[in-house]
Amino acid sequence: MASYEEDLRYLKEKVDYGADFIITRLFFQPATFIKFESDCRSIGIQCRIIPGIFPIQAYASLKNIVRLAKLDVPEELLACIEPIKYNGEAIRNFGVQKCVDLCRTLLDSGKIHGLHFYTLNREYATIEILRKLDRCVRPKSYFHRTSNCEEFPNGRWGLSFAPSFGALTDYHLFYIKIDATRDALLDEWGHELADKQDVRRMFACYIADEKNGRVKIVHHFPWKDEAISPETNFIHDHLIKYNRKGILTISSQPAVNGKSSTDSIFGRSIKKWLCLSKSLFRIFTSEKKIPALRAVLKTFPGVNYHFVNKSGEVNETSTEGEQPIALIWGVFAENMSRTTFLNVDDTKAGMEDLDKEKINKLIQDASKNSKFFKQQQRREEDNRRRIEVKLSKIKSFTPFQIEQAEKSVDRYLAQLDKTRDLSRTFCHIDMDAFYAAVEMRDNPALQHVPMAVGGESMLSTSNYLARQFGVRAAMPGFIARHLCPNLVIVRCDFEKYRADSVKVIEYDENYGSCGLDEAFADLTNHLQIRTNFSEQQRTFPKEENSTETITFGMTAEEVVQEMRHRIHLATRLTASAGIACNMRLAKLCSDINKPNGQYQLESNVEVILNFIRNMPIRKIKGIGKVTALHLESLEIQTVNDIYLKRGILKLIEYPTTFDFLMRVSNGCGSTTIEHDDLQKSVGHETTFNSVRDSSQLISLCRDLAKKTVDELISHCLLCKRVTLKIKTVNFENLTRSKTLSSYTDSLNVIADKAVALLKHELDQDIELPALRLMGVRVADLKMKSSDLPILQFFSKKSTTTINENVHDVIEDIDNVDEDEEEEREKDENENEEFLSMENSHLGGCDSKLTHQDDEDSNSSTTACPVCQKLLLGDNEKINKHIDLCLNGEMVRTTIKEENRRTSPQTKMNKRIQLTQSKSTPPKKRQKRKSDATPQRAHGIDNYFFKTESK
DNA sequence: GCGGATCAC
DNA sequence: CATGGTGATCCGC
Repeated sequence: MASYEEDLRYLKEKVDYGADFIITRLFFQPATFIKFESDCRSIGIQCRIIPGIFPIQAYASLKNIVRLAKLDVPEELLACIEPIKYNGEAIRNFGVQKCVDLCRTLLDSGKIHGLHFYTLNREYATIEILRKLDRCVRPKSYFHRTSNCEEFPNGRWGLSFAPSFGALTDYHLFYIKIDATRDALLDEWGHELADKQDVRRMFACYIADEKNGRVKIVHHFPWKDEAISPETNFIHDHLIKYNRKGILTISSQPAVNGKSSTDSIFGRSIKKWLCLSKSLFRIFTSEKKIPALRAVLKTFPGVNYHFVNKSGEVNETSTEGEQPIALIWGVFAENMSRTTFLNVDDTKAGMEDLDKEKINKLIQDASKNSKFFKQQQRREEDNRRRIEVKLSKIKSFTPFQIEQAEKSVDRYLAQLDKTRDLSRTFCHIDMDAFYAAVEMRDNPALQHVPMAVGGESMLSTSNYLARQFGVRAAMPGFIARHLCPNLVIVRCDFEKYRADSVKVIEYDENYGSCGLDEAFADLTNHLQIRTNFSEQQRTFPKEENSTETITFGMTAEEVVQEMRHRIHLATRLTASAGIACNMRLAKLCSDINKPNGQYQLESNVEVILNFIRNMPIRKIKGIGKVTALHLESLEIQTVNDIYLKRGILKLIEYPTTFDFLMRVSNGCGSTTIEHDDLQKSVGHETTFNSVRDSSQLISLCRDLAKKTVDELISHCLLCKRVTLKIKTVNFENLTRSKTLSSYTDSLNVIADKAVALLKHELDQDIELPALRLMGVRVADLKMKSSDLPILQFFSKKSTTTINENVHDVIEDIDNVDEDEEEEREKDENENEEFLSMENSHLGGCDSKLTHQDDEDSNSSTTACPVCQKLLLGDNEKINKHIDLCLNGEMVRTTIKEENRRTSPQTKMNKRIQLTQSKSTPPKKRQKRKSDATPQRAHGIDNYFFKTESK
């Protein structure tokens, strides 16, 4: 055989003879093509060179092709494929993913202007690949693209509201590629397919285009990801009838007796021929129905049938042996053509994309009636009832009432609009598949196997190979193994991950992180300072230990690129990021070009509103599975729907929830990074195999108390409240807590109290089922005062002093734009006015302050602990905690004042804490609730109160 | 103050 | 066979 060099020479000759372009053979690695391309160029070939792309679609065809083409398959590719060679679906998904990566690399190289696909007459994979490639250049479709990348999928596994049929729908969503998000599909198909009737109704709805008993029309179907073809209209009524009776049709065609092939409904070609087809139904039904079906069908000699079940035990046809049956055929002038056959052997017809065995397995799993599922069912019932109540409440409102409500909401929104702050630049950084990425980096062998991080009972995350099998975060390990028997599960090692956790202190010393893999930073200051940066300060090695360098510019976009680059330099891990004017938006943005990408949202009201308009509500931090379900029962699916339903929401939601929703719909979000100075509780809990024995439980309780107290002491904290948490084997949760007479860190006191709570439950309820979980938690925490000699400054300056002086301070220090500020101040004052009315029932800062003052005359406690943090950071970062009881302006200015005097002290305090708390970082975590959870009953109700009371 | 529910990660 | 741990918030009572 000719050598590579010879081949190239011949190729050059062909081109010289006039070839217009070159299409390459198939290849597996981008480098192969890149080298070929550059070799061609180097010998003077100038025509277009188009890479020939071969999507791996099946193990057998790969083997064949490779043999015929005398190709070498890269080892690592084989290593991936071998374990899954009998899993057709997995191979196809893997092939698509590989190909997408290959194409993306080639396209990114800038050396090609097109792709040539070897489809081998199977369009599925190619279409899928093109769709995915298209996604990566069009932000529009990011919902779907990111659905594979999400670290935590929408909805916790454990909260799935899909009881008996649930697992089936869940797994479908992983296995079958449908261009809709998982939650959107659950909406259509029902979060609660409770019984056979529900299933039948869903099938019928798909055909009938009717409402699914809920709010949406079923327009996707696992077996057919496209609209029903118009020809179905001819048998539409029959199909609905069948499905309602439990004959579930998955594909069908009407009889056609000689329509033109160009017919807009029945035609299949632009060439002229006559199209004929037999009527056909493919159905799912119960085996029990077979005798009846058989009896009926026998009376129609013109009808052929084929019954088959999963195992193949049932395999019955109306024809003798394996006789093919023509289903569609065309008549050309000269001949018959285009005939497809329903082959007796072909159990896959119309189901190429289904892994039947797996799904059957899943149906089995789903019907297993585990205690867990039963509990889910109970919860679901509960929620359904609550939704019913809500809906009937809505019915009781008159249109006039709703209209009125809308009007007042509009006034509020106008108000809210004025508080919009577009001046800052936030970024949200999110590490891609963080734990899995760390493990793969540290053990490269894991890169080529499906792998997940976590334990047998719960996975934290998975690598992309495992995701091909549907293995993802928040899935129990044992279920993941069902999906992917070769899955490698690596145990979590949080200490290790901590070393690689996101730190962006150089860009914002006040940055906040939530978890190890996420961080928010306010880049506003950095962007200003950066204008003075020398080029050298903005220059970094291109790669680790490389002499090549890369320099980043001044824009936010480039700063974030620099951050991600430096994260990669430091950890060899990739991160995604979002840039926007507030944290809520930044977080949403970081999801858009994930993985390893970033997205900046322009700080422009119109752009922002446009951006959030179509955001599914479930994407919003703070809207979980249940809230989403409730909102969806009000026909709210997207952020824009929130706005549309504002009147009703105002009437039925809690003020805080309502306010939160309005902020979301308005694109508002927090522009201050909050830090919890002091944790509010510490505790430990553990799950175990069913235990009923009292003494065993009590000893466990003591262990947990010990662990908790150890932690308490290590952080120099005292507590005043002990909470016991238990979960029965039926997954029923119970918490019992007791407030102690005084603050303590005594193990005896705390453990005894926990045990007492436990004993009380055991004694009180003889019937109490065995337990599967126990936890001990302590709350109402306070620093041991001896360890906290600082911070007197603030509690001395108690709220009264501040209140009196506030206006002086404002006028003194704040030199902002007059007009706007005046307006703003007025609003804020109005808000405060009504806020004060609310404070009593909100249990806001006021009450806490008094409480603590009473409690501790020493005044060494953090009277308003938030301020401690604020002193370190940007003056404008107001903690909402204080915001609840104090007017925003006032806090800002007061803190400005205090900052000058006491900043060094607080820093020292921080250091003391650091040294005191073991090797682990101080218990100084960012508030979980972040910006998405409302902190106070903001304007809205107060505002309404005002307007209505006048 | 307490207990249940919800949420994030 | 089998569905996590930690910490927080909000609401009703």
